[in-house]
Amino acid sequence: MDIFTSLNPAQREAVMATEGPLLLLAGAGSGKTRVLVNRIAYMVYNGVRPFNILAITFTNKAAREMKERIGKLLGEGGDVWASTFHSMCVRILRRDIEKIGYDGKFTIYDTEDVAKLMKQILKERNVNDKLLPAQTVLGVIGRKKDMLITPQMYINDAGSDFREQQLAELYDAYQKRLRANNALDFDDLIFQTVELFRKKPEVLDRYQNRFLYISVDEYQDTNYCQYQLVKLLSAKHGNICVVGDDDQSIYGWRGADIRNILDFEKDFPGARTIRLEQNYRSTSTILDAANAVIKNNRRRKGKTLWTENLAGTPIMYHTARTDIEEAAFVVGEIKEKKAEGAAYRDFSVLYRMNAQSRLIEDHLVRESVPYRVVGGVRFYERREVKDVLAYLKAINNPLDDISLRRILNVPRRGIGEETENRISAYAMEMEVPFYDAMESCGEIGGLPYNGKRVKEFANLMEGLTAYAAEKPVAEVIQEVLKQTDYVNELHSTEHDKDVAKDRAGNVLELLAKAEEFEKQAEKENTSASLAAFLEEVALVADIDNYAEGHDAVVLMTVHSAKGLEFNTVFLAGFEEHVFPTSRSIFDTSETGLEEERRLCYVAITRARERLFITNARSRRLFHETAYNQPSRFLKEIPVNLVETVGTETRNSEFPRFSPLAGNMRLLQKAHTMPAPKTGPPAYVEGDSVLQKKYGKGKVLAIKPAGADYEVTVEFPGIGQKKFMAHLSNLEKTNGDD
DNA sequence: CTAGGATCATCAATT
DNA sequence: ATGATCCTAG
Repeated sequence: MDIFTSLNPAQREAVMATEGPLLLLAGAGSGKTRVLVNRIAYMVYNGVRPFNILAITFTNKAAREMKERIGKLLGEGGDVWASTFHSMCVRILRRDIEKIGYDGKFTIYDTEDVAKLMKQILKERNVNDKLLPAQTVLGVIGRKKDMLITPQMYINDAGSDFREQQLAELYDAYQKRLRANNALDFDDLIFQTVELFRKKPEVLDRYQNRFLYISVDEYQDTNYCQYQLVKLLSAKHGNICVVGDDDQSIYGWRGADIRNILDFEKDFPGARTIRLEQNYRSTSTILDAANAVIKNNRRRKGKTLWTENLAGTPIMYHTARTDIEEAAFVVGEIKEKKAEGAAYRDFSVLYRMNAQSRLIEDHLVRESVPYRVVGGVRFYERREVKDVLAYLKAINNPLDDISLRRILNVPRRGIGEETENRISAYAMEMEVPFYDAMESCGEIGGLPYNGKRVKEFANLMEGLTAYAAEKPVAEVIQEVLKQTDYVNELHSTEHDKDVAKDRAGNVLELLAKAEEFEKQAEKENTSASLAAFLEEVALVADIDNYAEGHDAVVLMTVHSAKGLEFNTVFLAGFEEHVFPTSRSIFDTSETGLEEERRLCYVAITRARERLFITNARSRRLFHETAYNQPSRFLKEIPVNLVETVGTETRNSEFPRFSPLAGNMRLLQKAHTMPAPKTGPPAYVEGDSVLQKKYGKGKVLAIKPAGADYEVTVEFPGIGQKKFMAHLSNLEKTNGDD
């Protein structure tokens, strides 16, 4: 079989080790996807039915690609079940979740839905959301779910600690509400699947008998709950292959447990471990840099990637004066290389946070460089898209209060907060769903026009629901738009015409996606139901739609870039407090910083041939100008691999870029600046001042800036920060302690 | 009661 | 840029 000819010995060994537990430690660029694909092809070649193979991937995109590649190798393979944890669990739950008390048409709540639900709960229980923000509670609940801790278990564990008790009760209330709404959050998808398997062994049995060979990619990013799921599924036959790289574990903050990979051999007795340490992707320069950085982490299995590739060009390091000039440098380099014959698609710009993309986008636009941004505000999270989706969700699942209440007054139909509160109170008192309360709103006192508008809304929903029962998704959307006149409302309520156009465009795009979905479903002979559409929509990641085909520069966070590679990578904002983030720096334990370092390792290893690292001496960060030191990780890269470019001379060239768009923006900004409320600040140079975020600092300089004053303050242990006097509420204090 | 405007605080990474 | 909150005018 030709699959062997191009594999190295370790890869070949991994391909043939199909029986029993296998830990595949695959370094960046070591050809692990190829091994996984070939391994599955090898099984099928040896008589395993594709139907019996499960491949869990990290993104839908990876799943799709895996299927394609298996198909190419075998001419079949369509029956291999390749999907993400979340998609897989939804499929399992749709079929059997009623066995544990949900309805099969459950709704999936996204982050925003869930935040709204929690805010409602806090309000109802009179919990001060300043002291206990919804996000905090949800974070705690998420971690409990990752650990497979139920509300009841948490209540029992809470002991006498008031805060713990309160959190446990909120978790309980939250979970009950989800159930009443027939909704699951993202964590529930996995959690409830494990619950289902534990409570209904016959269901587990069915899947154990079906999935005789299981592989899990990006195993270092699984959490405890996912680990248990995998363990349950493979318990009978033990043919479980996990692939990962502990050095690329970057999702600790969302519950990924690095122990899963560190302890695999313990958890799955008899496991074999195979290491893939030869890198085929990057130049030795890039690889040496990555190795040098990651070896500073204490908590790792330890491995060193090597390559036969040539050294290539040095890593280019550039410090710009400002973040604006940094962006100009990046775009300038891209244009230069493009002129020398490179394609735009050869370049990616990676950054630590989405907010950094703005400046770079501005410059790309200005210089007419085609680009794509992955991540940021996602399509399905836009307000107008979510509004339309809320109609669909409410139609699909009338118990979904969150969606129903979202559209109760969207578009405006004269149903305000007070009315909503009264219906909600009635619903709670009578212990009926919100929808039912709406229908019997005649019995609720105090509603304007005796609840006429509410009644009308209920009728609208009823009509739409009946319509949806017999029409395909796209037509339902059209009907919703028609009946609500949503697009016109958009134009009349939105003042900014461009924004309104944009939003209307997004609504149409949603419609187009629905049509596409129907076509796809017909082709693949899968369900085109409303529920299926909503499910797809809930689980797509932005990266899933990233097609390499377009010739465009691609911008994304380092997190999104995991698993991808580019000829040339720009790593922008390589500064303390940005990368690594402030939070990780101030974290007393090393874990946060080690995760940042792994993230840095991921970033570096995305590059095949060229790596640019850039930073800026000053940067607008949130609402201040920050003066950050270069990232500490820079010092960990051996100097002989790095060439510093253009730091001074280039700066003088920067103002030359075509000025119009940018200056217009600056002008507009300047005009919208509010006039200062006061004269000179109440402190002078040398005074001690208090700033609410950074605490006490010393004023180094005060200088006039337009109508206001720019104040430079030195904070011990943090560094210098600049503020606009009237915006910053700096308070003069005495200089003690 | 509701709509609409103004003001203010907030802001990592994602399925 | 967005949401929460407060105010004013119908």
